[in-house]
Amino acid sequence: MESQTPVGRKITLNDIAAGCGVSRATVSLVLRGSPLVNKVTRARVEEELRRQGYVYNRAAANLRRRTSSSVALVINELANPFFAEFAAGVDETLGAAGFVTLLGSSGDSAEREHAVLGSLIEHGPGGIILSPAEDSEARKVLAAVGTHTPVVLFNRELGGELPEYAHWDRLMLDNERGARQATEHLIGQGHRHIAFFGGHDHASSTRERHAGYTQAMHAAGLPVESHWRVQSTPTRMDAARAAGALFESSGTAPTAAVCYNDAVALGLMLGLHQHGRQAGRDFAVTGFDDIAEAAMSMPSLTTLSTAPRARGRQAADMLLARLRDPQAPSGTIIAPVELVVRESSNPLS
Amino acid sequence: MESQTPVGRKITLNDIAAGCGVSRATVSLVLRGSPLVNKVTRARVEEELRRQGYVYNRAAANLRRRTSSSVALVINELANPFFAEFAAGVDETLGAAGFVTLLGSSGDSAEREHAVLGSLIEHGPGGIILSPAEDSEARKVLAAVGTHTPVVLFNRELGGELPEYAHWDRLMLDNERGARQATEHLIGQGHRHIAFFGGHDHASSTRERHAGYTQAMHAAGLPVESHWRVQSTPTRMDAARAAGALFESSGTAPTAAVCYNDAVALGLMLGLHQHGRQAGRDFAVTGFDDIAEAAMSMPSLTTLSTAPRARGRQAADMLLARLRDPQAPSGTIIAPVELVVRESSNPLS
DNA sequence: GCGTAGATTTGAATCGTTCTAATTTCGCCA
DNA sequence: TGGCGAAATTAGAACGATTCAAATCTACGC
Repeated sequence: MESQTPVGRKITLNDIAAGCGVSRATVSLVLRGSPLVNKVTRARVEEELRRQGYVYNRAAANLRRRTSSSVALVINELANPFFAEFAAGVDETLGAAGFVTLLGSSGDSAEREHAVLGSLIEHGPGGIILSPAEDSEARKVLAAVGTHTPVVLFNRELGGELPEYAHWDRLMLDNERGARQATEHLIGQGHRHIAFFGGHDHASSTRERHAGYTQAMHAAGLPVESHWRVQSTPTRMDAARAAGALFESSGTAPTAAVCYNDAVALGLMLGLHQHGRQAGRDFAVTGFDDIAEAAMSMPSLTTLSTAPRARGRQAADMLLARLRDPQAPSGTIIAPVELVVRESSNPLS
Repeated sequence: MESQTPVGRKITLNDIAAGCGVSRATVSLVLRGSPLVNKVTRARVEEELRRQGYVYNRAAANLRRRTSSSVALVINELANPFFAEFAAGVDETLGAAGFVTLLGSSGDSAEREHAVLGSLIEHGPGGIILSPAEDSEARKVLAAVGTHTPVVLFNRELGGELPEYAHWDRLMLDNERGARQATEHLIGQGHRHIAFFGGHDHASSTRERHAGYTQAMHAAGLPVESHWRVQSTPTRMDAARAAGALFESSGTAPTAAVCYNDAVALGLMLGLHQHGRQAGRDFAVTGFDDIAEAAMSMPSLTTLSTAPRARGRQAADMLLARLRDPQAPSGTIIAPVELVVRESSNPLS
């Protein structure tokens, strides 16, 4: 019969030490599996640990050892499946390495991001994985996190210059190449009037995707009309609302659109209905991200697979590597993306 | 010109104290905005804090004060939008209250849940919000978290008995009522042969939803055939796979199905195609959860809205209340759910 | 019985805060 | 000038672990 008391003070090393007549130091050695301690003492201590229901206080240990066992993860918005998958991947890898994930969401606002970083940094994470808000600036982020905590940037660049002494790692998507591939695919389907839909041009990821689109259009000798660039918040709702802008101008109406991401593409497909068009039949659409829903929508969405969960694991691996060797030169990884052709990118009819 | 050194040791209270000729205690008082300290001293200290780029070490403070500024959140799987929304709600409320969220996923495995809880508890969270894995048992969870950390259970009950001294709070969904409403709605649409599809009967939420379905069927005097109960893992893929079981028996084929949740419902809609049926036309389907995708699918999904983000906020509020008053009697809240009728629950044709 | 190498164990300092109790400073009045 | 209460400041012991140097304990050979 175990005598685990249902209520009372928290058990510390002292309690265990007292409970089996050894010193605190010995118990500490046992906890960390040191070979220094005698077999029989070890057994006695381990029994006592169990008996009293001891739980390790990692915060105290981290304080003394000046280490950390946590990593902060700051993303835009958990409800976005792209980030949810990313977060799942990060947590998976960090957890396996014995780290715990501190969560924070910026809601894509630089101001909230600053506040969240400020709060997280006080908990002393060993590092930070940050997917910056659209209008986030290097200088302000640096002020919030200081120069002692390594950072891995994901998905977007920061605005402004980062001082040379802050060598942060980067994990970016090959936005330009991806958007170029999508555009080339649509051109291959016979489309000539192709729009670039959604996102805001002040975000680096949007600019890169837009650049890829422009390159493909130019390379094919196709014109780009100005009303074929419609900006929107990268959400489904706002994209559906903005769809009309593609057809309101007096210029040539597009027959296809390269969208900033899947959320926007799904929103556009919805919005098309209200303008007498149907994606996959008389209008072609591509997305970006390949969220789970892309394969399931009607029509299913042609998009660029970014494997966000794998990216999450990768970001975590980069941070772990940096923690192992803080002096290593910082690096940038550009993750390839892959075109997944589905029903929404029908040939020009 | 600020002299924030780009690299070096971490700044502590001692550095600040030395830097402006006061004691460590005074600096501590300034930090916490105590009225005890003189205006001019305060100003001097604040200037020094800024100058040296001090960052508060909350772990050290928590150690001394025997408090915590974090809460552990353990869910099934972040990639499930229902849990992602829930997590977003939790984090939102906790963040506003100055707590940080420690993330953990169990992947719906009791074993992993145990390991994750064990790791999280060592970081000393003030409380735990747990959405148990399907086969999670009260005794094992208690052993992992101990009796010192308050717990809020969400969504599912634990297996086995919880000792009376562990008074944990609960936030559950009104599963029974919701499933009953869905079933009644289908009956109102003229359906007589209605299946209950997906989930595993050993999970409390599944049993409750199944009970609601049974009640409605009995109340309407309708028979329930045994092959109308098809179990599956609560994922889209497995549901699609399991769809065939509804039609393989020699008994009467159902014309409608109440599904365990939206993921399963979407999977079933997919699987129906392979058996020559189409949801919303010749087969009616209802889900549970009202994830964002439910409104967007084709056909859009009739389901029970659980407002997972609001539930997240609510769970966090419950935990915060418990932290404020650890002695308060523990409570169970059953959150109402609301039937949202869309296209998938067509009348019997 | 003694010295000693090796195996174990331990005392005390330390990490960066908070907090209590005590001390110092100051304004003001007799 | 001295005294006194209020205001401001501080010394030093915690919190729960780790760590290093030093102490103790064994066993063994001579």
